[in-house]
Amino acid sequence: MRAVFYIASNTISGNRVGIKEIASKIDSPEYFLAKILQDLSRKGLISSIKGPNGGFYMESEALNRPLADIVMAVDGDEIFNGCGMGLAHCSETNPCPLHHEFKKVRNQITHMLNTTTIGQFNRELGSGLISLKKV
Amino acid sequence: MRAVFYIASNTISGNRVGIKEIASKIDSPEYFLAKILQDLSRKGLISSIKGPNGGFYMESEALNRPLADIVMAVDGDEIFNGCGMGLAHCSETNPCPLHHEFKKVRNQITHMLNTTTIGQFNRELGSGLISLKKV
DNA sequence: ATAAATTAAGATAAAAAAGTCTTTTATTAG
DNA sequence: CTAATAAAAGACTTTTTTATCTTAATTTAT
Repeated sequence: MRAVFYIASNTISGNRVGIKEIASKIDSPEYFLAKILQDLSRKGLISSIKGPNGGFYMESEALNRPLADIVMAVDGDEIFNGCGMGLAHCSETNPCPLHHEFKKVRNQITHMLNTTTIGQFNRELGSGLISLKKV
Repeated sequence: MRAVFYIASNTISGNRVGIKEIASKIDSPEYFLAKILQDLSRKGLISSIKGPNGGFYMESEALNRPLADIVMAVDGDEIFNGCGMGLAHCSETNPCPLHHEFKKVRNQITHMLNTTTIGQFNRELGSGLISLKKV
Protein backbone atom coordinates (compact mmCIF):
# COMPACT_ATOMS: atom_id res chain seq x y z
CA MET A 1 0.00 0.00 0.00
CA ARG A 2 2.74 2.41 0.98
CA ALA A 3 4.68 1.47 -2.12
CA VAL A 4 1.68 2.20 -4.29
CA PHE A 5 1.30 5.56 -2.58
CA TYR A 6 4.91 6.34 -3.34
CA ILE A 7 4.54 5.32 -6.95
CA ALA A 8 1.31 7.29 -7.22
CA SER A 9 2.81 10.45 -5.83
CA ASN A 10 5.70 10.20 -8.26
CA THR A 11 3.41 9.47 -11.15
CA ILE A 12 1.44 12.58 -10.26
CA SER A 13 4.62 14.60 -10.46
CA GLY A 14 5.52 12.90 -13.72
CA ASN A 15 8.22 10.45 -12.67
CA ARG A 16 8.88 6.79 -12.87
CA VAL A 17 10.58 5.23 -9.89
CA GLY A 18 12.88 2.25 -9.54
CA ILE A 19 12.45 -0.52 -7.06
CA LYS A 20 15.54 0.49 -5.09
CA GLU A 21 14.25 3.99 -4.59
CA ILE A 22 10.82 2.77 -3.52
CA ALA A 23 12.26 0.20 -1.16
CA SER A 24 14.48 2.72 0.54
CA LYS A 25 11.78 5.37 0.76
CA ILE A 26 9.22 3.12 2.36
CA ASP A 27 11.82 1.14 4.24
CA SER A 28 11.03 -2.29 2.91
CA PRO A 29 13.30 -5.13 1.78
CA GLU A 30 13.99 -4.56 -1.89
CA TYR A 31 13.60 -8.07 -3.26
CA PHE A 32 10.55 -8.76 -1.20
CA LEU A 33 8.88 -5.60 -2.32
CA ALA A 34 9.81 -6.47 -5.89
CA LYS A 35 7.72 -9.63 -5.62
CA ILE A 36 4.70 -7.71 -4.45
CA LEU A 37 5.04 -5.06 -7.13
CA GLN A 38 5.42 -7.70 -9.80
CA ASP A 39 2.16 -9.12 -8.61
CA LEU A 40 0.40 -5.76 -8.59
CA SER A 41 1.82 -5.15 -12.02
CA ARG A 42 0.45 -8.45 -13.35
CA LYS A 43 -2.91 -7.47 -11.93
CA GLY A 44 -2.71 -4.16 -13.75
CA LEU A 45 -2.79 -1.92 -10.72
CA ILE A 46 0.59 -0.46 -11.43
CA SER A 47 2.67 -0.39 -14.58
CA SER A 48 6.35 -0.67 -15.27
CA ILE A 49 8.86 -0.47 -18.03
CA LYS A 50 12.27 -2.03 -18.09
CA GLY A 51 15.56 -0.61 -19.09
CA PRO A 52 17.32 2.68 -18.44
CA ASN A 53 14.95 5.32 -17.13
CA GLY A 54 12.48 2.55 -16.58
CA GLY A 55 10.65 1.90 -13.37
CA PHE A 56 7.20 1.82 -11.88
CA TYR A 57 4.40 4.26 -12.53
CA MET A 58 0.63 4.27 -12.74
CA GLU A 59 -1.85 4.80 -15.52
CA SER A 60 -4.25 7.63 -14.86
CA GLU A 61 -7.14 5.14 -14.76
CA ALA A 62 -5.27 3.27 -12.06
CA LEU A 63 -4.99 6.44 -10.02
CA ASN A 64 -8.76 6.56 -10.03
CA ARG A 65 -9.15 3.11 -8.63
CA PRO A 66 -10.25 2.82 -5.01
CA LEU A 67 -7.95 1.81 -2.20
CA ALA A 68 -10.02 -1.35 -1.89
CA ASP A 69 -8.44 -2.55 -5.12
CA ILE A 70 -5.02 -2.57 -3.52
CA VAL A 71 -6.33 -4.48 -0.55
CA MET A 72 -8.06 -6.96 -2.82
CA ALA A 73 -4.99 -7.43 -4.98
CA VAL A 74 -2.72 -8.06 -2.03
CA ASP A 75 -4.94 -9.86 0.46
CA GLY A 76 -8.01 -11.01 -1.40
CA ASP A 77 -11.58 -10.39 -0.29
CA GLU A 78 -11.43 -12.31 2.96
CA ILE A 79 -11.49 -9.26 5.19
CA PHE A 80 -14.67 -8.13 3.53
CA ASN A 81 -16.62 -11.29 4.36
CA GLY A 82 -17.73 -13.60 7.11
CA CYS A 83 -18.74 -13.33 10.73
CA GLY A 84 -16.48 -11.10 12.83
CA MET A 85 -16.44 -13.79 15.48
CA GLY A 86 -15.68 -16.52 12.98
CA LEU A 87 -18.89 -18.40 13.59
CA ALA A 88 -20.33 -20.48 10.78
CA HIS A 89 -23.94 -20.27 11.82
CA CYS A 90 -23.93 -16.49 12.00
CA SER A 91 -25.95 -14.82 9.28
CA GLU A 92 -28.51 -12.14 8.72
CA THR A 93 -31.34 -14.43 9.75
CA ASN A 94 -29.45 -16.10 12.56
CA PRO A 95 -27.09 -13.42 13.81
CA CYS A 96 -24.53 -13.80 16.58
CA PRO A 97 -24.75 -11.20 19.33
CA LEU A 98 -22.29 -8.88 17.62
CA HIS A 99 -23.37 -9.51 14.06
CA HIS A 100 -25.09 -6.22 13.42
CA GLU A 101 -22.43 -4.11 15.04
CA PHE A 102 -19.70 -5.93 13.20
CA LYS A 103 -21.58 -5.49 10.00
CA LYS A 104 -21.80 -1.78 10.56
CA VAL A 105 -18.06 -1.58 11.14
CA ARG A 106 -17.22 -3.67 8.14
CA ASN A 107 -19.51 -1.66 5.92
CA GLN A 108 -17.80 1.47 7.10
CA ILE A 109 -14.37 0.13 6.25
CA THR A 110 -15.54 -1.20 2.93
CA HIS A 111 -17.22 2.07 2.12
CA MET A 112 -14.18 4.10 3.01
CA LEU A 113 -11.86 1.92 0.96
CA ASN A 114 -14.25 1.89 -1.96
CA THR A 115 -14.90 5.60 -2.10
CA THR A 116 -11.36 6.81 -1.67
CA THR A 117 -9.24 6.60 -4.78
CA ILE A 118 -5.51 6.15 -4.72
CA GLY A 119 -4.96 9.50 -6.41
CA GLN A 120 -7.32 11.26 -4.06
CA PHE A 121 -5.69 9.80 -0.98
CA ASN A 122 -2.36 10.96 -2.30
CA ARG A 123 -3.48 14.47 -3.03
CA GLU A 124 -4.94 14.75 0.43
CA LEU A 125 -1.78 13.33 1.91
CA GLY A 126 -0.10 16.52 0.80
CA SER A 127 3.17 17.23 -0.82
CA GLY A 128 6.24 15.04 -0.73
CA LEU A 129 7.03 16.13 2.81
CA ILE A 130 5.42 13.11 4.27
CA SER A 131 7.21 9.94 5.20
CA LEU A 132 5.71 6.73 3.95
CA LYS A 133 7.72 4.72 6.39
CA LYS A 134 6.07 2.49 8.86
CA VAL A 135 8.30 3.21 11.86
CA MET B 1 -12.35 -17.50 20.83
CA ARG B 2 -14.76 -20.21 19.76
CA ALA B 3 -13.12 -22.59 22.22
CA VAL B 4 -13.63 -20.10 25.02
CA PHE B 5 -17.28 -19.77 24.02
CA TYR B 6 -17.66 -23.51 24.18
CA ILE B 7 -16.03 -23.69 27.58
CA ALA B 8 -18.12 -20.77 28.79
CA SER B 9 -21.37 -22.30 27.68
CA ASN B 10 -20.50 -25.55 29.42
CA THR B 11 -19.41 -23.75 32.54
CA ILE B 12 -22.74 -21.98 32.60
CA SER B 13 -24.48 -25.32 32.50
CA GLY B 14 -22.13 -26.63 35.19
CA ASN B 15 -19.77 -28.85 33.23
CA ARG B 16 -16.09 -29.17 32.68
CA VAL B 17 -15.02 -30.14 29.19
CA GLY B 18 -12.01 -32.05 27.94
CA ILE B 19 -9.76 -30.92 25.15
CA LYS B 20 -10.92 -33.65 22.81
CA GLU B 21 -14.51 -32.66 23.14
CA ILE B 22 -13.74 -28.99 22.59
CA ALA B 23 -11.55 -29.70 19.60
CA SER B 24 -14.18 -31.81 17.93
CA LYS B 25 -17.00 -29.40 18.70
CA ILE B 26 -15.24 -26.38 17.29
CA ASP B 27 -13.46 -28.39 14.65
CA SER B 28 -9.90 -27.51 15.51
CA PRO B 29 -6.77 -29.67 15.70
CA GLU B 30 -6.60 -31.06 19.19
CA TYR B 31 -2.92 -30.58 19.99
CA PHE B 32 -2.84 -27.13 18.51
CA LEU B 33 -5.86 -26.04 20.45
CA ALA B 34 -4.30 -27.52 23.57
CA LYS B 35 -1.40 -25.09 23.23
CA ILE B 36 -3.69 -22.14 22.98
CA LEU B 37 -5.78 -23.21 25.93
CA GLN B 38 -2.67 -23.81 28.00
CA ASP B 39 -1.71 -20.26 27.26
CA LEU B 40 -5.12 -18.87 28.14
CA SER B 41 -5.02 -20.92 31.28
CA ARG B 42 -1.64 -19.50 32.30
CA LYS B 43 -3.07 -16.07 31.73
CA GLY B 44 -5.99 -16.89 34.00
CA LEU B 45 -8.73 -16.51 31.44
CA ILE B 46 -9.79 -20.08 31.70
CA SER B 47 -9.15 -22.71 34.35
CA SER B 48 -8.52 -26.41 34.25
CA ILE B 49 -8.07 -29.39 36.43
CA LYS B 50 -6.33 -32.60 35.57
CA GLY B 51 -7.33 -36.16 36.11
CA PRO B 52 -10.56 -38.07 35.69
CA ASN B 53 -13.52 -35.77 35.32
CA GLY B 54 -11.08 -32.96 34.85
CA GLY B 55 -11.13 -30.52 31.99
CA PHE B 56 -11.54 -26.86 31.24
CA TYR B 57 -13.98 -24.47 32.81
CA MET B 58 -14.17 -20.83 33.77
CA GLU B 59 -14.35 -18.95 37.02
CA SER B 60 -17.40 -16.75 37.32
CA GLU B 61 -15.17 -13.67 37.36
CA ALA B 62 -13.72 -14.81 34.08
CA LEU B 63 -17.18 -15.04 32.58
CA ASN B 64 -17.54 -11.35 33.35
CA ARG B 65 -14.43 -10.39 31.47
CA PRO B 66 -14.89 -8.62 28.15
CA LEU B 67 -14.27 -10.28 24.80
CA ALA B 68 -11.35 -7.88 24.38
CA ASP B 69 -9.48 -9.89 27.00
CA ILE B 70 -9.54 -12.96 24.79
CA VAL B 71 -8.29 -10.95 21.85
CA MET B 72 -5.56 -9.41 23.96
CA ALA B 73 -4.51 -12.75 25.38
CA VAL B 74 -4.29 -14.40 22.00
CA ASP B 75 -3.12 -11.60 19.73
CA GLY B 76 -1.85 -8.79 21.92
CA ASP B 77 -2.89 -5.18 21.61
CA GLU B 78 -1.58 -4.56 18.11
CA ILE B 79 -4.98 -4.42 16.46
CA PHE B 80 -6.01 -1.71 18.85
CA ASN B 81 -3.18 0.65 17.86
CA GLY B 82 -1.53 2.45 14.98
CA CYS B 83 -2.56 4.06 11.70
CA GLY B 84 -4.96 1.98 9.65
CA MET B 85 -2.86 2.68 6.61
CA GLY B 86 0.38 1.78 8.39
CA LEU B 87 1.87 5.23 8.09
CA ALA B 88 4.37 6.36 10.67
CA HIS B 89 3.69 10.05 10.36
CA CYS B 90 -0.04 9.69 10.89
CA SER B 91 -1.26 11.03 14.20
CA GLU B 92 -3.96 13.15 15.71
CA THR B 93 -2.08 16.34 14.84
CA ASN B 94 -0.87 15.13 11.46
CA PRO B 95 -3.58 12.78 10.30
CA CYS B 96 -3.57 10.81 7.06
CA PRO B 97 -6.67 11.24 4.90
CA LEU B 98 -8.46 8.31 6.49
CA HIS B 99 -7.23 8.81 10.03
CA HIS B 100 -10.43 10.06 11.55
CA GLU B 101 -12.64 7.54 9.85
CA PHE B 102 -10.35 4.73 10.81
CA LYS B 103 -10.29 5.95 14.33
CA LYS B 104 -14.04 5.90 14.47
CA VAL B 105 -14.10 2.33 13.24
CA ARG B 106 -11.44 1.19 15.62
CA ASN B 107 -13.14 2.84 18.55
CA GLN B 108 -16.31 1.06 17.63
CA ILE B 109 -14.61 -2.31 17.57
CA THR B 110 -12.76 -1.64 20.77
CA HIS B 111 -15.91 -0.44 22.44
CA MET B 112 -17.89 -3.44 21.34
CA LEU B 113 -15.22 -5.89 22.51
CA ASN B 114 -14.80 -4.08 25.79
CA THR B 115 -18.45 -3.81 26.68
CA THR B 116 -19.48 -7.32 25.79
CA THR B 117 -18.56 -9.93 28.35
CA ILE B 118 -17.89 -13.53 27.53
CA GLY B 119 -20.83 -14.71 29.60
CA GLN B 120 -23.14 -12.14 28.10
CA PHE B 121 -22.17 -13.06 24.55
CA ASN B 122 -22.84 -16.66 25.39
CA ARG B 123 -26.22 -16.05 26.92
CA GLU B 124 -27.24 -14.02 23.89
CA LEU B 125 -25.91 -16.72 21.61
CA GLY B 126 -28.71 -18.86 22.90
CA SER B 127 -28.93 -22.42 23.95
CA GLY B 128 -26.67 -25.23 22.90
CA LEU B 129 -28.29 -25.47 19.50
CA ILE B 130 -25.67 -23.36 17.90
CA SER B 131 -22.60 -24.64 16.13
CA LEU B 132 -19.33 -23.04 17.09
CA LYS B 133 -17.70 -24.36 13.98
CA LYS B 134 -16.08 -22.09 11.53
CA VAL B 135 -17.22 -23.79 8.36
C1' DA C 1 -1.27 -47.69 46.79
C1' DT C 2 -2.38 -48.27 41.98
C1' DA C 3 -4.33 -47.58 37.59
C1' DA C 4 -6.69 -44.64 34.61
C1' DA C 5 -7.77 -40.14 33.02
C1' DT C 6 -6.59 -35.83 32.01
C1' DT C 7 -3.99 -31.36 31.42
C1' DA C 8 1.01 -29.31 31.10
C1' DA C 9 5.26 -28.87 29.07
C1' DG C 10 8.81 -29.51 25.95
C1' DA C 11 10.67 -31.22 21.68
C1' DT C 12 9.96 -31.76 17.00
C1' DA C 13 7.86 -31.41 12.41
C1' DA C 14 5.25 -29.47 8.62
C1' DA C 15 3.35 -25.61 6.25
C1' DA C 16 3.09 -20.88 5.16
C1' DA C 17 4.94 -16.40 4.82
C1' DA C 18 8.69 -13.44 4.33
C1' DG C 19 12.93 -12.53 2.42
C1' DT C 20 17.09 -13.25 -0.78
C1' DC C 21 19.71 -14.49 -4.76
C1' DT C 22 20.48 -15.61 -9.62
C1' DT C 23 19.26 -15.65 -14.22
C1' DT C 24 16.45 -13.91 -17.98
C1' DT C 25 14.14 -10.48 -20.67
C1' DA C 26 13.19 -5.88 -22.25
C1' DT C 27 14.60 -1.14 -23.13
C1' DT C 28 17.49 2.62 -23.97
C1' DA C 29 21.59 5.32 -24.90
C1' DG C 30 25.67 5.63 -27.24
C1' DC D 1 25.07 -3.44 -32.58
C1' DT D 2 26.63 -3.27 -27.88
C1' DA D 3 26.76 -2.17 -23.15
C1' DA D 4 24.29 -0.74 -19.36
C1' DT D 5 20.07 -0.45 -16.82
C1' DA D 6 16.00 -1.98 -14.97
C1' DA D 7 12.06 -5.12 -14.13
C1' DA D 8 10.39 -10.27 -14.41
C1' DA D 9 10.71 -14.79 -13.20
C1' DG D 10 12.18 -18.67 -10.81
C1' DA D 11 14.86 -21.09 -7.37
C1' DC D 12 16.21 -21.04 -2.92
C1' DT D 13 16.62 -19.80 2.20
C1' DT D 14 15.05 -18.16 6.53
C1' DT D 15 11.63 -17.11 9.80
C1' DT D 16 7.19 -17.53 11.72
C1' DT D 17 3.07 -19.88 12.42
C1' DT D 18 0.62 -23.94 12.81
C1' DA D 19 0.42 -28.56 14.10
C1' DT D 20 1.96 -33.00 16.22
C1' DC D 21 4.14 -36.16 19.30
C1' DT D 22 6.11 -37.66 23.61
C1' DT D 23 6.79 -37.44 28.30
C1' DA D 24 5.65 -35.54 32.79
C1' DA D 25 2.64 -34.09 36.39
C1' DT D 26 -1.85 -34.07 38.71
C1' DT D 27 -6.18 -35.88 40.16
C1' DT D 28 -9.70 -39.32 40.96
C1' DA D 29 -11.73 -43.76 41.69
C1' DT D 30 -11.11 -48.21 43.22
